[in-house]
Amino acid sequence: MSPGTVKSLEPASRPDPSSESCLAVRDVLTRVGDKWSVQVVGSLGEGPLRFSDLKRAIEGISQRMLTLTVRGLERDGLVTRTVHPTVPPRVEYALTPLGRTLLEPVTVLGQWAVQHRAEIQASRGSYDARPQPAPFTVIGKK
Amino acid sequence: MSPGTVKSLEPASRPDPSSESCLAVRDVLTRVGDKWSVQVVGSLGEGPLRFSDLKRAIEGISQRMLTLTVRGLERDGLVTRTVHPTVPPRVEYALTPLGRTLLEPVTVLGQWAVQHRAEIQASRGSYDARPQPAPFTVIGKK
DNA sequence: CTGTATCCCCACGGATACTG
DNA sequence: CAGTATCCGTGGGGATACAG
Repeated sequence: MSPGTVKSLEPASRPDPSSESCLAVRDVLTRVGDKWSVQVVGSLGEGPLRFSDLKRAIEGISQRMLTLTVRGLERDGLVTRTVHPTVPPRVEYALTPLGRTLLEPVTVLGQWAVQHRAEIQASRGSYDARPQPAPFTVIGKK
Repeated sequence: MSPGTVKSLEPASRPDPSSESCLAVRDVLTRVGDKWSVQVVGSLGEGPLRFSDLKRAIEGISQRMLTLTVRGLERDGLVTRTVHPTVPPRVEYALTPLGRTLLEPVTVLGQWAVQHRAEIQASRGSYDARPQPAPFTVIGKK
């Protein structure tokens, strides 16, 4: 028997209902938490856009990543991809109804972000500014 | 001059108010969109936990990543870290008021996730199951 | 128990060039 | 215009060992 081991102070009184949603959240985050997905969805939130417009709207994204991002979103049923068989090719992307529902949670998150960004940056500042946790900086280790 | 280049069909009639929030969202996502932060916040949402309990609660996280995640959250003012100078050491983590406000947007996202996960998976299924990336399957073609 | 330090792999993502 | 293909650097994150 391992000594000093205390039994659970917390009986399973908390079935942790959030653990289920937590997994779901991670699912969503691995989907939308990448570098570009939210911006794509956000841009499309104002109306359909073709590839190059989307690329221009986001500014900073590479062709490759825009393609990959948009493919992923299409795969998940969040955006549609419509090819107009003209020359030159014209491909329009738009949010699906499902994609549009995503706009709301993202907006909520966005508002939180805007609202608390200052606090966060302030916190970072004071955290970084405070003396090192330096217990014993053994840099001099020869 | 490049030929065939159309000037903006869309005059700057859309100052794109979302671009501001989009950047904010990305900020938040790079903070919370990592692999573990949300789960840590979620776990702490039910009350303070010590390091090992947190580690056990999350199941799958490595010591290293839990430390890093929790440090980041602490730096951003989302959680507090309280060291009880006992032996063995006892460190408790808890959400700050700011951290608690994050719980809401995350919950919204979580509900969206739970609510639409099936649709997404279905979409993925049919996307993956459909024939080839057939480069010549133009919609109306034929 | 609560970290820190190392090594190491590989997925993400940028740059560039080529095709339909 | 809208992609695809290739190369390549960076860094996220796991495993392990060690320290206070």
